[in-house]
Amino acid sequence: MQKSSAEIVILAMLEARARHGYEIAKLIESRSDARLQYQIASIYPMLYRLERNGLVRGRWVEKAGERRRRFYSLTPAGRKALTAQRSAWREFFATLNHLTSFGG
Amino acid sequence: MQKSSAEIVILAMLEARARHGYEIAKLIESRSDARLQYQIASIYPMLYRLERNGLVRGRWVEKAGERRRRFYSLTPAGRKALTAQRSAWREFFATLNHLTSFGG
DNA sequence: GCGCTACATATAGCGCCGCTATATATGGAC
DNA sequence: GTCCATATATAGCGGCGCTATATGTAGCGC
Repeated sequence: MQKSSAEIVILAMLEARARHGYEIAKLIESRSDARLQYQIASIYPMLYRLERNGLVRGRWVEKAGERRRRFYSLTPAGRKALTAQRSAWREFFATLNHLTSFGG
Repeated sequence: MQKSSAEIVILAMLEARARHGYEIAKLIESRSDARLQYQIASIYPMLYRLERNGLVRGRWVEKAGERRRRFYSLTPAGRKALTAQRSAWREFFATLNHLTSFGG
């Protein structure tokens, strides 16, 4: 069901500020009341792909007394992609609803 | 984008009456103004899977002067599945919209 | 008769994406 | 000192929709 939705969700989580992988996964779970759950092990490969495609930028952050964490932030291309994907999903939603009347 | 949507779309196309594979593909394309296009070669394996799972039932129909065609119709289980998938998609879109505000 | 297009079904092989399983390692609670 | 939550990483798997390819018929224009 949640196939192919990961990208827009991750980008949206990074819209407000930079976050690290584990935080993203927990945030998705809590904000969706656990209705959407991407396995944490799935998040990292997705972030690598997003970074490879230039949509996010990762930076290692090391603080004394803390584990190193990799914080990802949106690139300008990432913000454009987020906007584009929002309208793509909106159109897809409308089309699928037109075909199947799932909206009631 | 249209990942995993094929099942509900095909089931919805069969809600009104039985149809054959090629007809389903063309109907999806025309009703969605070509926004959704499942390759015709993708439709057949999906129908086999739906039949294997008991959601549709296929019957060969041969008429004089026509190629044989396999008409698929919804089984009772298929109708139940269609109802269930409608609410699953409704909830999924609500959740995704809550997370990403794609609806504007 | 010949070639073209639309119709109709079928299967092989590929690629992406999210999954499970597993590994490694640290900080805090008890 | 044991356990859990935190945090990142990789290997391997499976499902689904794709392209490519195959087979064959009906109808049209010339």
